[in-house]
Amino acid sequence: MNWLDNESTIEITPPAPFNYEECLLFLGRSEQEVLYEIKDGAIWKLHRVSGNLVLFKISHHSNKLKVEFPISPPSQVVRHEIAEFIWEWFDLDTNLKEFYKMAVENSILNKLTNEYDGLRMMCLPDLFEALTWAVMGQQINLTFAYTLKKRFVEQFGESLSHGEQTYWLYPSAERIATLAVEDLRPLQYTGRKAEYIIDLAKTVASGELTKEKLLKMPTPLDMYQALIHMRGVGAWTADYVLMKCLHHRAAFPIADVGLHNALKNQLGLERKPTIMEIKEIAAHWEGWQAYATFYLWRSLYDRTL
DNA sequence: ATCCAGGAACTGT
DNA sequence: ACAGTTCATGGA
Repeated sequence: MNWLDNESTIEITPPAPFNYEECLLFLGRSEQEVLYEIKDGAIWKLHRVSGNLVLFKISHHSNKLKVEFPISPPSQVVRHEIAEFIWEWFDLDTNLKEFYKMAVENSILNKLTNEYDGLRMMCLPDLFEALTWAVMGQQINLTFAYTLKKRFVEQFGESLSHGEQTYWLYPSAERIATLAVEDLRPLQYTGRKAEYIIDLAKTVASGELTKEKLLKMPTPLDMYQALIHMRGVGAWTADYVLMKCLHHRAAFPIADVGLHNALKNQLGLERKPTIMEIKEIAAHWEGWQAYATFYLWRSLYDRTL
């Protein structure tokens, strides 16, 4: 991690290629997002660090991320944890150059990597958030998924107000573990989704399933199997979590509808490609399936701008 | 209205 | 193993 600690602020130097505007565009894709606020090119976000709520503000100057703490001067521990969080959030450990090198040989990816040059995968470092956000999004459109998330966060999450704005923390697994299905039904969760989310909360809160345990497993396949063992977590959700939380570059949610639509567009097809066709296409993406998918998702967003 | 959405479990064969 | 059905509601 390449960062500079200036005591009241910190400065992070993302490795090239890095394009802040592209990342910001992805973060701003939903008007209903409640887990951060984007204002004048800066990102405001609340985060929990060893029990305390910390508001931080990220802005971009001369290819560095400047992080400020608008409410109170942070301790050294807080500064370090926030730096680590941002490093992981923007996926700065990935060597994007290697992905781009591979993409040159590939007509679809070459176009996308040129178009979105410097876009990093925006991750979900918190396992409980990654899992439950994926479950919320199952089989519904993204707009409604964001509606479900907003209600969930605003009903069960902690918040902190500063000026005109209220900043929200994603609800903890411990809090959600205390709920019953009837608590989520009024927010228009299906009975099934409510069960999955509460069960996942119990499993995560008890320590039975943790990010640390998953990352210690010998192979990504072990992580995958541990994930799909959970009720409500199928292949798609497991791959989504592997890709956005566990940083597995070869994770590939091959059945994803968004991926299918993006490929249909990129290839100029009349219909969506079949799974077999996608396997043939993706054979050239070996080791970078997660980034290929993320860039294809990004291409969908162009059409709604 | 009608179709489908960043799926997964359940049921029947 | 595999295919069909159910869940459940909002967006376009």
